[in-house]
Amino acid sequence: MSARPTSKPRARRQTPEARPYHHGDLRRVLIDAALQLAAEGVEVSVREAARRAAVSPGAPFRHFPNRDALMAAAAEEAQRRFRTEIEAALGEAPAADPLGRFRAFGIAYLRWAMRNPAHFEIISTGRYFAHGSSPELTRDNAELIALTEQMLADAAAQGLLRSADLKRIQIAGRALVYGFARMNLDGHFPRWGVEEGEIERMAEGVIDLFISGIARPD
Amino acid sequence: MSARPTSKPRARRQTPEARPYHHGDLRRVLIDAALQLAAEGVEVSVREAARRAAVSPGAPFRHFPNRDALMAAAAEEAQRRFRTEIEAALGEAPAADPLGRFRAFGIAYLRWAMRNPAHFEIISTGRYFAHGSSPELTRDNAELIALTEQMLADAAAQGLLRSADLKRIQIAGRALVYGFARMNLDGHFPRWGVEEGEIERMAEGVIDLFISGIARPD
DNA sequence: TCCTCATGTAAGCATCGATTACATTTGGGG
DNA sequence: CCCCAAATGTAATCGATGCTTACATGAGGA
Repeated sequence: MSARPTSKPRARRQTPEARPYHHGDLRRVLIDAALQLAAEGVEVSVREAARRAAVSPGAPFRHFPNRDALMAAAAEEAQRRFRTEIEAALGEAPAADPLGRFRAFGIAYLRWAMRNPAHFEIISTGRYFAHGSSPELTRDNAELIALTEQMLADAAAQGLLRSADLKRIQIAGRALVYGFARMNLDGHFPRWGVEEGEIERMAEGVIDLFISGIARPD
Repeated sequence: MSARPTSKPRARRQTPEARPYHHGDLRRVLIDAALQLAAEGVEVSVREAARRAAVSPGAPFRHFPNRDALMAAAAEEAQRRFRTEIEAALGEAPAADPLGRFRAFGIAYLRWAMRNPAHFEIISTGRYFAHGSSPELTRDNAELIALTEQMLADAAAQGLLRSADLKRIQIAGRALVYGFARMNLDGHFPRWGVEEGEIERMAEGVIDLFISGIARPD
């Protein structure tokens, strides 16, 4: 079947097990390995990721200029998963109820962070794509931020808020939710007397407290 | 340089500069070096700390069983400084005004975190003394936590709070303040549209927003 | 079929944390 | 006052890591 150079022939597809070279998808394989390592609580090293991909220690550097680039790519992937989850949750929240959407957003955020702590960490650590490292991710992130802005603007337009300083509310809400997620990540909850099984309920409680704090009493 | 003048000036107390062996205060010197490295934004390594102390790479391990122990000690020292600052701020806040104390606490917390980000990080990262590594530090921390509890209990006793769920308020407040500090640490503020010079003011705003949210309207 | 380039390998460098055997300093007891 | 034992620091070394360079190979286009 090598006779047909011009047309699209020959899916000479090898079985995946049979190919020694990853051939371009090593990149993806390495990213998955990095995410898996993180999820296992293991310190992510380039060599270990290579090991999981059954590839030489130098191979990853064909696809990533350095370790941080690999971590950044892993963070991008994690952020993608995070975002799809958020959007799914938001898809079920009626647009007519901006504070309800705000709440749904916060709860989805914390649920994901509680259940994927290692992935949440590499997303948020900021060591990897703090500035403009990944345009796609920067845009992705900006869209999520814009979403929260929109929800607050809608709420304000409906007269649901006690304060008109939307930016302050936005930052406070984000700090609340991020801080809660990081308290979990950084192992603070035991010393604050929050038991393991109590955390997700506390997450909801904290969000509700915040929302009732910014909402205009009717 | 082994020409040792056997009849050394008998001064039991040598000037600190003149002694080749640190003699027990290497420990302190290494801790300071670690804190200084962190403050400079340099990755803290045992070797570099040893280098700053003008001592061999193996010397630190006479004083710390491993790197984490050094970091834990550095974290202890940072926490000590943090705590003195908090207590100073609280010393000026009248006991009769629990919400005012709460506010002063939060503002002192954030001011210190904004101005000593690297030290704040090694305090909070939790990698070092998450569980019971340092009894002293655990107790120290528990006292600060108890302080917030007391302030909220006082506020509740004076009927200043809208909600009776003090634990929820406590965790929310802590998450808010911790999240704000970490947003700064992790470089999130640029993408949330908070300028450098605006951060401390925003910190106050966010705390005031929170307090006005939990306070009973009079 | 052959050639080229992307992909992976092999080997090596520097750094780091950590351990071990050895040297030196110090302070207290004879 | 001296000497010795413990405390402290040194030197050499190990294994792991990030990263680079020189080389091998295999896949797909001409």
